[in-house]
Amino acid sequence: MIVSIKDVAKAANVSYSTVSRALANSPRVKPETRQQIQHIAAEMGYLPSAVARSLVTRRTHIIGVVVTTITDLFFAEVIHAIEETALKQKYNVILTNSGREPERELEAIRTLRERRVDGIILVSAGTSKEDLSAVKGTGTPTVIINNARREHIGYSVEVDNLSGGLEATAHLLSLGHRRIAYIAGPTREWDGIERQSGYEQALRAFGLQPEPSLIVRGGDRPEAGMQAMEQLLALPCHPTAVFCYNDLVALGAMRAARMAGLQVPRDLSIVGFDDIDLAPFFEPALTTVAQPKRQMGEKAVQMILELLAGDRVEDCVLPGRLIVRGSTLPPS
Amino acid sequence: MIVSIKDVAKAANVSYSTVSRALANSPRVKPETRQQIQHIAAEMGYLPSAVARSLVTRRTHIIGVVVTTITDLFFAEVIHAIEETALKQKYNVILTNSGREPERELEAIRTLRERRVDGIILVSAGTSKEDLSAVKGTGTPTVIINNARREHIGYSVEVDNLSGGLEATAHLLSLGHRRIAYIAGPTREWDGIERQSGYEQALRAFGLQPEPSLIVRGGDRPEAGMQAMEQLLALPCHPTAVFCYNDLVALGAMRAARMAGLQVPRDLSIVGFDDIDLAPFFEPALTTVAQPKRQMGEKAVQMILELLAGDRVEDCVLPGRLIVRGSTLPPS
DNA sequence: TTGAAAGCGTTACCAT
DNA sequence: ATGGTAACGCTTTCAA
Repeated sequence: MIVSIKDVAKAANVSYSTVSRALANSPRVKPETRQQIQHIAAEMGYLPSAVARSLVTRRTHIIGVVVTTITDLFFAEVIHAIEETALKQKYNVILTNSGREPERELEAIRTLRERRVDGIILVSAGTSKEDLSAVKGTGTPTVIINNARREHIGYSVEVDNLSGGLEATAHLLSLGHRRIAYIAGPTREWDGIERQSGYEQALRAFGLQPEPSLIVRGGDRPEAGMQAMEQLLALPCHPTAVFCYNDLVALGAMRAARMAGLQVPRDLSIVGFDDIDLAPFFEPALTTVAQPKRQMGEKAVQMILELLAGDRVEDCVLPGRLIVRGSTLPPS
Repeated sequence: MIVSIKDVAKAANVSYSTVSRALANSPRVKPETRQQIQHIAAEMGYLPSAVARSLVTRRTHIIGVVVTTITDLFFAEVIHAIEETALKQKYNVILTNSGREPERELEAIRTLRERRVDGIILVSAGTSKEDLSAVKGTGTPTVIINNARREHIGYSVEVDNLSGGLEATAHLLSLGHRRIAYIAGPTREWDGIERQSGYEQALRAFGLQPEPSLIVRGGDRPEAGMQAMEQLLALPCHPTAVFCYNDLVALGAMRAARMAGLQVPRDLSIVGFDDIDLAPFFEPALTTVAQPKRQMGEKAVQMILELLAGDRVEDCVLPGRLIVRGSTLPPS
């Protein structure tokens, strides 16, 4: 059914090593024969088997990507960048969702290693201790995007979460807000913790004490943002501005505020984080800290490739950028 | 560096065929030896090479997915479902973005075939003639999700676009709207054409003639929706309701309407298509036709598996479901 | 119950 | 410039 290199060899009346060379455009074959072989191969619909090739070259040209969920636009956009830059280098991507469950994450890594992927990119991994040791010293180049902890293995690409949180909060302060809340991310996410640190630092730098009641537990989805917002609005003296773990949470927070009869930004300013593609289309358009998603994906792939080439590679912290849109205003 | 089956055999003092059997839990090996071998293998950190295995079994346990972009939540959600159900069957997914460019789509299919994937899922493919012949008769089970044309090869899973468009429009009609516009999708997308047919049928069934000026060219992103909406609002007598190709376009349309000083839904009703996860959080929450995304992904994988098993498989049209939320109201 | 060996479809080395 | 052959790491007969 499927035509192999031997079939082509037979049809072309040459040895199959010659076919291999001809198809690889090796100079070690007479141009004339090469042409003919390529012609015949094309005619027969021959497609070289990447799996056989991988077995002998010990390179699969596959990058494994583990992500909590692709259903969050931020991740989708990062993965899009990964896939595109990988493709440019003739690499394909195996995508696995872990649903933020450490076991599934481990299982995914294991599977990827069985598949002998050339490199692994962990997008915002759970990074539990176990994960780390699961990849450590396996020889498979591994890069973590966001959420790497200090004890991380391997290499990491991150946005500067702390500065991002700081800038976001400073923006609200400069508008005149004083009661500024923070809606946190999933409990164990390191990136959120850093954003919160930035938030607190900004307050302190301004001579304000972070107030525990204004820091509420959130999550990474709009539903969590709504809940958190309701909690904040139940406060005797509620905040005039809220900085959220990410754009989706901010979206939920805005909805809850509206449902409580508040108008954003007139009665309440909101700042998000990520700058997903839809952020400008929220109502109001969301002020947020943009992550360089495209760059992050590119950089991660590039690091894998460099690691594969045996180059020295350094961790990489990319700057975020505050984008002021319609969801923030001075307090009224 | 990497430990192979032979290393394990050596360490366990058995032939490597025995190791292979032991690891596969074959009954043809003494339980005792099996235990020991498994223990040793685990200790040595042995991970069987999926590529070597694929070469001999002629099965990669990989499903290739080609999608225009993962950056659209609808696709992301479908792919999420694909990945999850594939994983349950021990399949992995290679993801490739085609950017809606036919050549890239072809190239992607070619690469997937070189990789000897067990099946291919085309999510909303460009489905140009060339694409079709590229997959036709290759023996690789192929399923198209949405947007398959009549002349399609292989098998397809679709939502009932026509009924969806019909329901959406009927809903607006029943609210009392008479001037209802349609913002179309990318020109060559078959699914959009069907939705438009549904729209027109609904109008006709109501005794109304579809009016060309109310059917405008759109796209699949908010930006396109904005532009289309601006065009509609420039009309001497603009519509009181708009049915949009998808939710993202609807989002853009809402924004344009607001910028023109209109209030949705008071001055203008909007209906989308897809029901992406964020639709309930738009402002106002979007009335839309829900596609059974999870089911579509599951079904596609299931079809591939059945095809692989040699079963007979039939095309599958799933019903959409109108979800009325806050973006539609009777005309004022 | 175990071992030996063929074979999967390539690449790469060594001859010729 | 071309052919022969080993090797990649497995699974699967066929023998013992």
